[in-house]
Amino acid sequence: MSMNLSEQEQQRRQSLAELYKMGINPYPPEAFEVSTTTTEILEKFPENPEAFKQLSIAGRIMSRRIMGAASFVELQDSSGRIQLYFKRDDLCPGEDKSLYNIVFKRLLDIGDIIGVEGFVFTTQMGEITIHVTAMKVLSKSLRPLPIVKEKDGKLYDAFTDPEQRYRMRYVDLIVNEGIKDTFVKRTKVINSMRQFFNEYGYLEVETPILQPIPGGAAARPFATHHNALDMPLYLRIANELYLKRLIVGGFDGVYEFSKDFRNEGMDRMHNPEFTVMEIYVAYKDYRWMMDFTEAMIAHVVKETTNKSIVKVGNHEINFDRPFARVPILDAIKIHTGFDVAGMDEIGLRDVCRQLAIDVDESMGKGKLIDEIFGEKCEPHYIQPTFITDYPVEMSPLCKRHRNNPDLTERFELMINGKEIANAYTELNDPIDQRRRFEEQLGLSERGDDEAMFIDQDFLRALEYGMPPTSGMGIGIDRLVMLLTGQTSIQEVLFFPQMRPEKIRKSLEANDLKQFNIPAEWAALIIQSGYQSVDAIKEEKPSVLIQKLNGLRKKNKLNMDALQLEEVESWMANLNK
RNA sequence: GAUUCGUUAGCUCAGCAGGUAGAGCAUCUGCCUUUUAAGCAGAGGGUCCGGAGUUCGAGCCUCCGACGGAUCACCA
Repeated sequence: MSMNLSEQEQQRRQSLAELYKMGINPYPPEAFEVSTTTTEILEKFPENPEAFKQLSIAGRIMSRRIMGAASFVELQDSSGRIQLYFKRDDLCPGEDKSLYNIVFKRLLDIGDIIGVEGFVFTTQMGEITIHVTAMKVLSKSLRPLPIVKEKDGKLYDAFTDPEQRYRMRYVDLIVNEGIKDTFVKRTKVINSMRQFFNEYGYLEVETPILQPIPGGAAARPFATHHNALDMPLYLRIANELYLKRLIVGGFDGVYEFSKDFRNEGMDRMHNPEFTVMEIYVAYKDYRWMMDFTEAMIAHVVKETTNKSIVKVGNHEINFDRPFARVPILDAIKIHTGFDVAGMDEIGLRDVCRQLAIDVDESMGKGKLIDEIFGEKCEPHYIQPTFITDYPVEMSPLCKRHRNNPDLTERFELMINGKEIANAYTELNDPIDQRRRFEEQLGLSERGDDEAMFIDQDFLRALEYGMPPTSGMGIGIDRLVMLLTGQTSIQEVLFFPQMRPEKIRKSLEANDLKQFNIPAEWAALIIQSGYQSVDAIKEEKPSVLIQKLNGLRKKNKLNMDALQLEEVESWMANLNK
């Protein structure tokens, strides 16, 4: 047995071996029939106790309270927890009490998965409990689980370290209540949105993740390489340009829930891969899309929370329609007092200076206005609000505003001070589109490394003619954060991106065998912390002797003390 | 990327002027037949994140590094 295992892990492996010795397979292959769930019992037993005279149920042992010949266990299944009552003579009616005394009391641990049969009763303390009449080991757990205890709503020894929670989400899901709920809700959000679109008859589609030109957004892509074609490919940063090609191809409405990838910073709002829903509908404009988005959001909120008001932090957000609608330039006027309509770049820089907003040379008009809005206005929009009519420089894929060529027909939906959705009346004029791409190229030359590439095939598609179309994109992760009250994106992703875990390569007794170091000393060498053969080589023989003989004494090992000649012969072998 | 805080037992955390490493839970042994963060008695368990330095002596001080949290920047 490796010395690298903790004492508790060793004990569990020992128990595992004893189970095998008793003829019990701790990992049985056959299915275990389950007749009910913990929550079903808790919900239905009070009014219908007759239904639970004979049941079978399976789950993980989360706590044990053993009192001689009787014990209580908390069993957790996918739906919740219930208490089990074990009574030695009921579990083992015959002479042989080993199932209780040995298997249950000695060889099982918190974290093990068992299946039981029994009947439901209520304890003197008033807790609904299963009186167990039969038990089967379904899976032995070899690692101790963090024990989270709770009394009067207060948690003790909670498993809270975010690093461990995200790296070992399975443990997080087991021991922390409410984690599952967040993810169940996430799926509900997606399902209800899909249902909404399908009722309109729009088609769910799939478009490439590996793209030769990463288009549709301004962001740094992940680059990869296709060997057979010997060409670079990029992971998509958006799926907009592909969905619009499908509108050109004649679909009335297409949508996709897509994983997008952006090679940018990571923090509690950003993960390198994230989920976006984009939808494009032919013969519509952004005004229609605003109504549609409003209805869709209201539907999703109602389906997932059963309410129209959601509490987020200190705010109560009301999703009743209609949402407020504010043109961006009005928003800036309201919150800064500056009327930036028609202002040139120099004027805008001056406004930024007066508002103490940091700007740099690479920023054009669009970006400057965006900075002002983001800095001074965005945080004010707690209740769902459509911000509309963005400057043309900010929106290279968006059609110019029907009343003002400096603006575009674009809206963003702000909720809780953050952007949740973004939509356009799509630009379908291929000549204008080409010119806008070229302007982006100009920005790129000024140093904006997020300006868009020119996708010639997309332009070709537009040249064949795209019907007037409105499109909308919505950040699913952020919407889920909003609806689950989470403040970091890592809480709504099962496996958020993390730096790779450092795996310490440890020395094994086998590595030392070849140098004629006896196994019992090899074990002590490992115990004393040497991590490589080289580390031993560099040690002074006298120091090594001291350490090993010290451990021999400490562990009260019955073996002869190590002699210098012996260590020197090891050293000689090591240095061969 | 910057600043800052953190990393000690399986989990949550304490530790000091720099002097043999602690608690609760978990684990093990014993007692206990309806308990409730069960209880009582006892025991074991640590590369104090890694490396270098200062020192008679480092969990603690200095330097370098790893990883994580928070804030900011970047990211429409």
